[in-house]
This record gives sequence, structure tokens and C-alpha cells, in this order.
Amino acid sequence: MSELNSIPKCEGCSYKLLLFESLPEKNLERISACKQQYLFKKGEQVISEGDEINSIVYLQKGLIKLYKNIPNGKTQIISIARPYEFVGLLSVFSNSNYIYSISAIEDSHICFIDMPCIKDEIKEIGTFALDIIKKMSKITDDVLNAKYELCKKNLRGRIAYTLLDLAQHIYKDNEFELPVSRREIADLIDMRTENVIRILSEFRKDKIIKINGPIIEIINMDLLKKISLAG
Amino acid sequence: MSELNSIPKCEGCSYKLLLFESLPEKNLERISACKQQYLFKKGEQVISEGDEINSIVYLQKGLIKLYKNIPNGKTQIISIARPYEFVGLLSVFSNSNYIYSISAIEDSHICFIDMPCIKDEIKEIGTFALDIIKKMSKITDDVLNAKYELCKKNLRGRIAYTLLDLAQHIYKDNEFELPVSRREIADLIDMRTENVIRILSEFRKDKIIKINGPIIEIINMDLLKKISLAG
DNA sequence: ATCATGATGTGATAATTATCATAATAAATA
DNA sequence: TATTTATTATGATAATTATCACATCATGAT
Repeated sequence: MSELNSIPKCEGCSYKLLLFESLPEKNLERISACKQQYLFKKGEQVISEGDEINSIVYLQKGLIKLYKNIPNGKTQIISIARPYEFVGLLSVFSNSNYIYSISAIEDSHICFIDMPCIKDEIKEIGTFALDIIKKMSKITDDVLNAKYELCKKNLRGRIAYTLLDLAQHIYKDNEFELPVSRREIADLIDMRTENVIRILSEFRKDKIIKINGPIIEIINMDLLKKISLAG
Repeated sequence: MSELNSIPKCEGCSYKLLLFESLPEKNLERISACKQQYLFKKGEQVISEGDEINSIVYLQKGLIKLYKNIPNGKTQIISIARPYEFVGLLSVFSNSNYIYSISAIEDSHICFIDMPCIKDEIKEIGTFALDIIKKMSKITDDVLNAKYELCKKNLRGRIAYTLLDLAQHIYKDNEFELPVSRREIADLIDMRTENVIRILSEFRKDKIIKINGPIIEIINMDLLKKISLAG
């Protein structure tokens, strides 16, 4: 983790509109004064389970994963998130300590906004409060929907769903580099590493995808969608 | 659905403290003026998927289920909720229409509070906004955690988990009447009806539970907990 | 009362998924 | 560079779960 040398003001931030559009100039300046920005290298830990929650985590650039360590030495990945997604809002208002960990899976710019500042603005600016509520509701919906979708699918359906998610929502390209290992995909969608590998191989044999090391290219999108839906 | 003949004021409501404790008297009176209470008989539908969201649903007495109808004629039960749980807050702020249905699985008193009223109070009373945010964060956490727990368990673990949830959180008694059919349990925890029935029979044979028609009694709590954890 | 319907219950079998074993390759480390 | 170590990969087998088939019982409709 290293501090970013030039710390821009929130006013000029392209993400302002997403969370702070209802905040007047004056209040935005106050927010701007109580935030810190850091660069996390790929693999670096941003938050550890149990850490005290004293800020809102805001991903500006890069890719992060939220995960939990579960008893038998395994890991449950809750979500992989890119900028604009605000997964950092998950459960931060109902707990005093994080119930999950966050780490960077790509070099990431992360903005920490002091929680007391946010709360002050929520209390003062009603429309901002409503905005935060709306955003929270949205991420909850998304994470929950994804989980419900995944849970009822068979393994091939889960892999297809995940590849589609990466291509369509994360990278917006039919060709992308897998940001996580096969084992981490397994941790994300509740299956065994061997089966992730096996099914990716099957998809390759069935000419649904091409695999070049860590690069995946979807070459039969329709079939992949069909498998995801049917799964 | 029938209107309750005596509509009590929010001031005297025992649930006031849970959601409205930070609201001054004056504001609570306004809330009280824009709410309606109804009695829903067991089996009656409260909300249909697609309905416009124009109020907050507040369960005062009884038991409800949230569910979605999924393409192939099946049903996905999202949650079974009792009073004090506020599942009605799920996603109501990020959508204009319900993405799930709600029906009563026991005779239920349900309070509908007009959404514009709630929003007005959120905008006006900052601490109330924070309260709502906290509550939303909490239910999200709970529903999400339950889903994550369930997804990674095997079938026996899921049944054990569900029985424990009913005994410990819903009925607070080791003996209770199953509020839903075996098929509905299957819809809740992503498995087949036959397997729900089969595993309940196994638990009976293993002297973990007693089954008398719809009445279930847990007679080996320790083992049930062990199965839930190991699953 | 009779019939249809759905819920419960059980067995047999098929399909899916996990586990174990083993190897090749890539990445990290001394 | 040499040597671990982790990741990717594939096959064989065991365990789990779904599906099908059928029986019983309760419930409501005719």
C-alpha cells in the first residue's frame, strides 16, 4: 500500500456523481477533506476480517475481492468488484467491525472516506441519505441475486454464468485475462477446483471458449448463454 | 385480506422502538397517519412480483414468506420472516416494483406505511435516516449470510440448519409445527422435495427429531448442531 | 360418499459432483 | 541455476444428489 502522491479533490472526481450527486458543494468539500487515497498492488490486502470499520471503502480503479476465511482452512469469496460497484458499502452500517476481508486482485486505487464524516452528511442532507439508502439497496440486490442465481445452477451453468459476468460486466470484452485462479473461482461459486478446470476444458473442447494461458476468449456466446440459463 | 377494525396509533406500537425510536413525537404522528393495517389469512398473498412499491411492509404478527417464481414453473423462496425482521425493507429503495412476492404462511397482521411519508421523514430527520440504513444493512447481512451458509452445506447440513433456524430463531422452542410443506423447504434451501422428506425420515430414525404429522420436536440438539456445522 | 389432488413417504436407478491419484507446467524461492 | 511450491490438467472412483416409479394418507371438491 502506498499513498498516492497527488490526492485529487472529490469535486473533480468522476465518481462523484455516483454517490455524491446530491451533496452541495460545501458538503462535498468537507467529505473531500476527510478522505485518503491509496494505491494497493495486486495481491495486497486492503481490509482484514475483524478490522474496525471507520471508513467507507471506495474503489476508483482496479479490481478487488471480498472474502471470508471459513473454519476448515478454506476461503469463501463473496464478491469480485470493479469500480462503480460500491461493495464496500456491504454491511458497514450494521457492524462495528468487518465481517469479511478485502484484497486487490489488480493494482487498485482505493479511496477511504471517514465514516463519521459520511454519517454527518447523512444526518444533515436528507437527499444524500436517500441516495446512500438507494445505493445500498442496489448492491444488496445485486450480490443477493447473483448468489441466488448461482446456487440453483449446476456446475456447468455456474461456470458459464461466471464467464459471462466477467465478459459482460467486468471487462466488457469477449476476450479477457482471468483475474483469479481456478481455485478462487471455485471459492466464489462453491465448487471444487478440479471441476472448474475440467469444465473450462470441456468448454474449450466444445469450442465455446479459447484458452491461452490466463487469457479466455468466448467464441460461442449464444451457447454459453444457453448453458448459463439452462444450468 | 381484511382491514383491522381498530387501527392503533404508532405511538403505542411495541414495534415502534425497532424502527422509529429516533423519530420525535410529531414525526411519528405523521407516520401514524399514513399507514394502514390489514389482517392476512394463512395462504393469502400480500405482494405480487411486479407490484408497484408504494409502501414499506411491516410484519407485526404472524409469519410470511418472500419468494420468486422462476421460469420452469418452480418457486424460489428467498426468506421466511417473522415480526421484528423487516424483510420488507429488502430492495424497496432501489426498485420501483417488487422483484419478489410475499404471502402469509400464518395469519398475519401487516402494516403498510406509505413510502413518500417514510422518505419525507428520512430527509427531515437525519438520525432516522441512519437508523433505516442500519436496519437495512442488518437484514441484508442476515439474508446474505444465511444464503452463503446454506450454499456450501450438503443436504443433511441444510436440513439441520433449517430446523435449527426454525427452533432457535422463529419459534424459540425445540418443538414446533412446520409452517411450510416439505416442498417449500426444498424451494427455500435448493434441493428436491424427496430429499427433504428422506432426510427428515433419516433424522427420525437416528433419533435426532420426532415427527408427529406437522409437529417436529428436536430431541438431540447437539447432534443436529454438529450435522449443521459439518455439512 | 366418491373422486381428484396434493403432500408424504420409500426404493431403485441415473446423473452429478467430490475425492483421490498422478503428471505436466508455471511460478516462486534459495 | 536448481529446487521447491502452486497451478493447471486429466482419469478413475466414491459419494452425493436428482429423477423416476409407486404407495399411502389427508384434504377438498363434486
